[in-house]
Amino acid sequence: MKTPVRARGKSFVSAQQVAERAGVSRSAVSRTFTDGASVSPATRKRVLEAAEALGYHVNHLARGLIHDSSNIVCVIGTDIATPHQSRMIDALTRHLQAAQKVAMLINTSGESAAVEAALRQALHYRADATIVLSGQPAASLIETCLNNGQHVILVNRDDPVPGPETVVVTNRTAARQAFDMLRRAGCQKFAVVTSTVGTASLVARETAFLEAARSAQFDASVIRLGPTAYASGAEAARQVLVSTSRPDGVFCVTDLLACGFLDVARTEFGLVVPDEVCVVGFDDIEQAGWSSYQLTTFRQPVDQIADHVVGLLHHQPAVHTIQPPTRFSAEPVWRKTVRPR
Amino acid sequence: MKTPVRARGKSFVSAQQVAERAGVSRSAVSRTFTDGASVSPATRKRVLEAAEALGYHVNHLARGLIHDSSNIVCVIGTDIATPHQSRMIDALTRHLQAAQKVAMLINTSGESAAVEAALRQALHYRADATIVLSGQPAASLIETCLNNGQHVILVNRDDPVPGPETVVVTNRTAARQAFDMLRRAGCQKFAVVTSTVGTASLVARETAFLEAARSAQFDASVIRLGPTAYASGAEAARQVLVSTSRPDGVFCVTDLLACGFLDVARTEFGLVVPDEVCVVGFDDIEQAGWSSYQLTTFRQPVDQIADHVVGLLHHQPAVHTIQPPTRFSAEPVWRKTVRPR
DNA sequence: GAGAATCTTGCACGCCTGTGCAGGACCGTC
DNA sequence: GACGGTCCTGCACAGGCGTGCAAGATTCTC
Repeated sequence: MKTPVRARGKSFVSAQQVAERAGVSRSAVSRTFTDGASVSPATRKRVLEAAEALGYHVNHLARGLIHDSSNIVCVIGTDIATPHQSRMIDALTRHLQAAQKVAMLINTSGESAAVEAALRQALHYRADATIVLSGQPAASLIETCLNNGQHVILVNRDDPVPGPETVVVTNRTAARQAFDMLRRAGCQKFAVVTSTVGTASLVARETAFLEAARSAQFDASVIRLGPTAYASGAEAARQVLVSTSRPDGVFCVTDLLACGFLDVARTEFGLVVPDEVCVVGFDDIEQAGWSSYQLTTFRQPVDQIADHVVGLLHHQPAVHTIQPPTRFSAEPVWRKTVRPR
Repeated sequence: MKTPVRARGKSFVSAQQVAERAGVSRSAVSRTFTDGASVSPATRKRVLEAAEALGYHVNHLARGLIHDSSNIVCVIGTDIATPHQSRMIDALTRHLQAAQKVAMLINTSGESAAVEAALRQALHYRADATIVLSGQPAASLIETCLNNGQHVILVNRDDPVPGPETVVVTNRTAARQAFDMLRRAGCQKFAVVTSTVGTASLVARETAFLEAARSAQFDASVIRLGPTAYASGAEAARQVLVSTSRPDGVFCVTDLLACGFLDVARTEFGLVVPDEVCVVGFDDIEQAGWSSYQLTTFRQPVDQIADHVVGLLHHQPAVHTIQPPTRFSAEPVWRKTVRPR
């Protein structure tokens, strides 16, 4: 007796069963579902009817076993519940789906051992590519992907290793522009609010702002606290606004920090924005546009980035070459937390 | 010699190659990576060394071809950039990873044809289960999953079809409680703000609130506008607050709506909350706790839900039975948009 | 030291698909 | 009617893996 172990009743249908029902060979079934294969209209019709009746779908696991492409793309992200990250994931998954790919999402926020296991897990599915969203996933994870021959795409990171392609936003230009905006608004005392998370983008924004201030003969202080979150921005405001010589021009490297900073400045210190203190953020998350904030900030072209990243999947990159990053410009969005000049 | 030979950029390393290098049969390699298989310590060691040197990992595609379990779980969500949804996905992916599963994320926000294609795509990977997050994915999608013998888990939905398991939050109880809170705060004229999206949860909250009002001999109006978003809440406020007999007790079926409503009430109408108008939300998104809002709302126990859902994956459900939903209670979070009694 | 018991190991098959190859059916032409 | 050409179709193999089975190796028992 050759009957498969279909006893559990609800197992999946295979091409073999469709072939038997349609009275053709399994090859005919396979060709019916393969683009450009040669099948006569008559058999094609019979196969399709049998497939429909049995509820057959080709098994992508087996198909991926043969082709070198599994159509799976691995997306690695930290803090994925954050407004900016979730918007990025939203855009990415939409574009991936439009390109007939499917996203495996790896959340690197958890315990690092579990993360490593999950990544390993995903890699073993022979993903076509791995997209690493900004954040602090250790460089060793990227190394792992590269060693497995993965096509790696880095977003808003700055790892000068050969292999991966990189997409970044013009952090430094924007940060310099942020200083100019504050300077022209008449600010005299500057501060940059950032977190203890040393992400490449965040560091770039911080240092570029400081350099701009220095080269304009101004001093600027740095407040570096906790994670890149609302609470850190709030705490930063509490620490820096008590001083008698408080800053009047503040650059928060993230909108989330800026929201926290603004709330404390207004609620706990009764400051009027932008009259007494000007604030510039970064990312242009949805909340920046809410009327409680009306935050002047820089927009990350999330949709364009996602589109470009997915486009990158088509051509295999040259290995062992340091790829120059593709840059997308972060444009200022003028709202109401900086005085117009 | 420690350099991975993957440099050729060719295909992945197979168990065959490891076997040759280790001087054993392919079976020995397979058994080395299979729990509970019988391998002598000596050969196991040689296999592991060869695997390490070659950078070998078992191919989960092939493994999933044999076992009936692929360890892939399909997560379907709408509006995944939303604070509540993204937090749900964050929790789910973390718990899935801890359970050695990996998440395939399907974004159903896009064009419906593309969505159908993406879901079909994911199904073909023989996912162990499909988790449907609240939203309006058509019931036909769920039908498709069920027909394919999928283990379907519905979160905050209310489809009375046999097969799927369901997890919900106590929407009706919470909505009644919301009415009580507003009533005890002395409100006289009630309104519920909702969207044109007829999600089961949203409808349940709305109707339960209206019933509670009616049975207490109060009238309550309904403002139903656009998508479930900040802008809709804002627009609702604009429409309802112009009237001379404006409501003073408002239940927004979502925190996002509540934030929009609050901002317009304060900014455009100069109303003082909670003195002139009380507002209750639902979800307890992060922004509800920000000092600009301090929104009184109901907390969805996201982490508990995720934990329970992942636990559900272990036992195969009885098919063709309508499963009674598992209920998680949404507890009130008192902040400052409702007067204390 | 012989036989029994246990542990290892390789062989071969199966999972589900795509595809080169060769043979067969069919058509048109002379 | 023969023949060359085109179009289908089935066979058989490949792809990477898990596993039952039986043979070989090792250990144990008396």
